[in-house]
Amino acid sequence: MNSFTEENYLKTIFKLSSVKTEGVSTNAIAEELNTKASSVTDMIKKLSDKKLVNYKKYQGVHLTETGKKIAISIIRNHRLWEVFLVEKLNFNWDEVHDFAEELEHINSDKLTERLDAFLEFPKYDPHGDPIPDKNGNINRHQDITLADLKEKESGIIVGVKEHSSEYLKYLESLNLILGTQIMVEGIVEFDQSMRIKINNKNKENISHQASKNLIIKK
Amino acid sequence: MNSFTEENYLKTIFKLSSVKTEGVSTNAIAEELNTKASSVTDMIKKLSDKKLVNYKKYQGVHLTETGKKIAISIIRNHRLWEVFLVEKLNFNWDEVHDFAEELEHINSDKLTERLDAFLEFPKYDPHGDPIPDKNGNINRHQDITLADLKEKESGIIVGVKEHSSEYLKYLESLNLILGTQIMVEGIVEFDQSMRIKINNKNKENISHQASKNLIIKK
DNA sequence: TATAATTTTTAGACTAATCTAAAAATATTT
DNA sequence: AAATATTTTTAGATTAGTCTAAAAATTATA
Repeated sequence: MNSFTEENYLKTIFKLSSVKTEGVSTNAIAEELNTKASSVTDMIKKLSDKKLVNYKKYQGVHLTETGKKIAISIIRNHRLWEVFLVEKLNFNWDEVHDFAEELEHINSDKLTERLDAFLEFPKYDPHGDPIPDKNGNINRHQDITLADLKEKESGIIVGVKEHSSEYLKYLESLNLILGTQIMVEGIVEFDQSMRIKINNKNKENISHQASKNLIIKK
Repeated sequence: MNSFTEENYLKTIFKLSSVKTEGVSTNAIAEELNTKASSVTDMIKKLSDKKLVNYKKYQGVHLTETGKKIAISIIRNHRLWEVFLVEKLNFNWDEVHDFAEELEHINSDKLTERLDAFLEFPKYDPHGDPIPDKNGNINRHQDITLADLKEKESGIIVGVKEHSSEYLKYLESLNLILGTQIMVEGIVEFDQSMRIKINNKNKENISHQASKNLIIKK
């Protein structure tokens, strides 16, 4: 059995691995987990002893197949619990992350499968992130953000890359929820901010910071 | 904020306090938590510093009002999650205790109240234990067990005093679930075992060990 | 009410996870 | 490629929770 902490390291390494294929640096992990690189080195040695990561000094770290399986199963739990909290307990999409961070560590295939069935096998969590299936397969959506669209192009919001409550609340206040249609009216050269038309109705301006975290399907 | 461990101590002290009114002994706590009396002394000092228990050396320990509140809220969580697991995820009553031991430590009044509402404000958990209300009031049922009944007396099963999976499965195999009517056909002097009539139908013999853990309403 | 038995506490050590500060390795710049 | 900057690792310390063994206090017994 792995500790809560070990599981969080695995999850973080998985997340960072999906961005680049090279080994994940201790500094990157430390940053993500709000800890120090020296602590990360210690933990990585432990995970390496347990054969959950491959590690050579100064070379960064990779998950082993076992490590990856564990990470994906935690992510599956996390996203299923988020669906539960939003769909069944009526929480808002900006309120569920922290609860799911705790719930995800209850490790039981039986519990996970029961929850999945109870929720009627959702494919995406409330933020549009795909829920891995029980074999660990993940349907990633293509990584196009609103910031990648050109003038006059349009698309549908299918996810967010940033999960902070502040960002999510802001999006909601502009009605920028999953499924919303967006058309790019114009782009300001100076700061890359955009004027967008939402659901063919109202127009709004949003910053580059905001647009680059909105995942879009053309 | 209190750690997982601190919360388990509070819960255990609460449980042991409800049996007797004197201070709870370190040995009793150690026994219940499968740890050593010396560890308990250490932890009690910590809880005492936090004003969650009153403690004088060698005198046993009492919960303060604050400590009691925390303990009851954990028990409330525990029992609500058990209802969720049985009612919504179709777990059996003997499978849910360990999950609830983890779920109970997610501390959020909002989550608890949402869960309570989702479950339609249950009064009892799947083992018949009363669920404290949000103000911490608990409807204890009277402490009569099947073993207290005399020959020819009868009653209804309203709870169990022992939550082990073995016991619960055994009860289930005899159809001794909550709500079942039992009539005492006879008592064997030698070992206090009982011959009972279940739901006015079949007759069975059960040991004293088994009958003294079945809570009955006459 | 002394003595013995039991319970509880203290002292000192251990493990997991963390930290700071310094050393070592790697990467970047000139 | 030498010098400098950055990253990573090591060394040693810290905290929470636990343990064993011994000391101290309490309770039971004779």
